[in-house]
Amino acid sequence: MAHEDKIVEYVSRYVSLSVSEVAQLSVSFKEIKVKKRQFIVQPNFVAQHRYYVLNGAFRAYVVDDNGQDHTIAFAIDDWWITDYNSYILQQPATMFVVALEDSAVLQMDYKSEQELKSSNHKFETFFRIRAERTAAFMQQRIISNLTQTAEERFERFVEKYPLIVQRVPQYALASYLGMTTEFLSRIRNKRTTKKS
Amino acid sequence: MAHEDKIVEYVSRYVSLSVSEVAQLSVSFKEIKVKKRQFIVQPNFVAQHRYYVLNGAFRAYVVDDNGQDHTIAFAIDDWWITDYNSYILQQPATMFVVALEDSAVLQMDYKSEQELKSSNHKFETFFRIRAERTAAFMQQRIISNLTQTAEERFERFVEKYPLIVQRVPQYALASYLGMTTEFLSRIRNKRTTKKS
DNA sequence: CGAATTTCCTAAACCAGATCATTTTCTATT
DNA sequence: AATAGAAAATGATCTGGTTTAGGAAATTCG
Repeated sequence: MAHEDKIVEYVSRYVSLSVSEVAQLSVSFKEIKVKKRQFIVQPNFVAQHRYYVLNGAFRAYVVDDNGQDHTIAFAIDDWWITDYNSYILQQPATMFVVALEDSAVLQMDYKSEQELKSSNHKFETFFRIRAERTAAFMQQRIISNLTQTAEERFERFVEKYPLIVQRVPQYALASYLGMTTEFLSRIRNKRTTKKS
Repeated sequence: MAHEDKIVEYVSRYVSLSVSEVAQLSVSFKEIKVKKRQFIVQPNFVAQHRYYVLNGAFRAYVVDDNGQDHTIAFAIDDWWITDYNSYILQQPATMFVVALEDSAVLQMDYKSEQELKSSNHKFETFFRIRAERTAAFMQQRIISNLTQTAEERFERFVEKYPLIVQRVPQYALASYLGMTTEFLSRIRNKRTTKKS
């Protein structure tokens, strides 16, 4: 499948597109190569794009007053990423989004997205569903953070996203799950010794 | 302002409505009175409605395996509430939603919402914006939980939502902020003695 | 290749916040 | 205004997870 078509396939999971709509969608995205450690979003700049990951891995994080970073989101193949607050509300970003591997993404810019949504009810529907799913996903994470212990959060994450666990550095996963890398190391160690 | 018109005013903040659209919107909502301690969403039943609060106060919470409850959301006048995951994905709810006071709400049911959205691009836009704001709000909460101490979370909450602090019981606020009611009590006490 | 830099792991002291137990204050209802 | 029940406060103790510090392994890059 050509790269430009992956996004068509993605959107088609939610709304069925005519030939002309497919064309309109395709031209709204631009393929970009991103090198490992390169930033695609930085604090204090308004996030102008949202990104659909063709292949690679990304991490979005904030740095707190004590200089510690906290991972807000991951994205690998077929996921989306940006500083959501910044992009949606067109406010200065508070997050970094960085490539964890050499990657390829499709870049959608804010204006094109607005045009897509206002020109065609179907695209509006697509982005509405995306936003709903995003909210539902985030609510699950809030519940998980409130109700589960560090160990349970890790176990659940491994079950749900084994591919991500394999691909991201441990310090990034620890800070996503709201614990230190030392503690995650302890959990992992306990688990593997238990099994043997 | 008549109760049925409050929702028109609300939706009009995001999209401008014609006379016929106003009519269509109004009939999609039903006004309901809810007594204090009455539940409007319960676990294992699919949430059939979302609720716009005309006046009153609500609390959404989950009960974990140890029997402890965790507040997921509050809603007072002019806010929305339901079990979002259940309503959006039409899956069995995991949350309770209960009235903290005698209240009045406008009830939107799932089917009517779908019809509204598919019949008219404007309503689709409205719900898309709602979902985006919800996601942005939740992301802020995730960041706050990851980066701030219990005390900082409380201080921030007081600044942002002073009206809610005054209206909800302390144990509910503590469980929303991810701490015990005892600990919140200590924080509050420390604060007031510091000031005098 | 080999040096430098990241990443990962271990261990022990330490602390923010939880738990437990009891008392005090608030709120409803009769 | 009396009684009961729920909510909030307070003190004592405990613990899950952090901090600090160090070393081992893996990646990166000249």
